[in-house]
Amino acid sequence: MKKRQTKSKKAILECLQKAGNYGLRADIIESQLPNFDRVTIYRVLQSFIDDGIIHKVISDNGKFYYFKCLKCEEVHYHHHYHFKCSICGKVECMEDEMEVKTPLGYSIENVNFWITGVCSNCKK
Amino acid sequence: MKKRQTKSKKAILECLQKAGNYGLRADIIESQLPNFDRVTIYRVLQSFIDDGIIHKVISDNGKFYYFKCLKCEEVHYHHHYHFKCSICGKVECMEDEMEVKTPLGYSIENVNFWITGVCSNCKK
DNA sequence: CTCTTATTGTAACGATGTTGCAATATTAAT
DNA sequence: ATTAATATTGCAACATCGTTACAATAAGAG
Repeated sequence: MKKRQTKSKKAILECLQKAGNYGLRADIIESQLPNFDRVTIYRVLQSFIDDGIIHKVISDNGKFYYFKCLKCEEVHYHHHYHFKCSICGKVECMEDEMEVKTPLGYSIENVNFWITGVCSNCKK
Repeated sequence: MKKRQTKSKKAILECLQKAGNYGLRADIIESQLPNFDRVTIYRVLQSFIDDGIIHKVISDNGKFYYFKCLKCEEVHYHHHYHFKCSICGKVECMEDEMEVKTPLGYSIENVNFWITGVCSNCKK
């Protein structure tokens, strides 16, 4: 069960690292790495998630984005959100902490916070 | 282009109203109303959204939930979240306001806030 | 170099949601 | 009540995203 170092893992991780705080969808990674099969990409991404190397977020239109966020080098448990700019289309992992006040008796295991709007680059 | 009153609309709206603050997936509505075609259900739900009668939220596993939230009789623009209990599986529309502080230059158009955890009913 | 087995590619599947089109049903007009 | 216009429906077929099964390949330990 010991993990192995492979070309696909190296290439996919590189893609995500180059994207920085911006997330990538599986199909974007696929188009950037035409040598690797779709299935391989999905499996490698899942193994990264299992290892806690990357994180995955569901977008408001039902597609997953994967992040090797630069700001998240150390594993972080805080409640941050992801921002999709409706103009440039980029999806950014934001470091702002979200304050969540659940009613009495509710406990939180996991969050998925998504915001769509206009980023500062596209705002004129 | 004038909308018509139909049996499917009546039945689907009733389903959602009975669910109260809890959301339903299309496939759940489908199983509750076996007389209507899948496609009809999707189209009716979309027309309700267009009319602003219901709202739709993406879950963290990529499926949409539809709400005719009792607390949202009047259209509301505040940033609320939805809570899925990992024990009972219910998805609840919460009225708590989420405080969002976006960086300078970012503007918000839309939000999708999802929290998974344990609800007060299931907490012992 | 050899062996074990983690990883890959192919193919095929599954779940969710959408589109085209002819048939049906609702509503307004007569 | 009849009729006409057209919104709505059901069927079939498609599209996308992600998963599973299984045989072939390749990483890395000895």
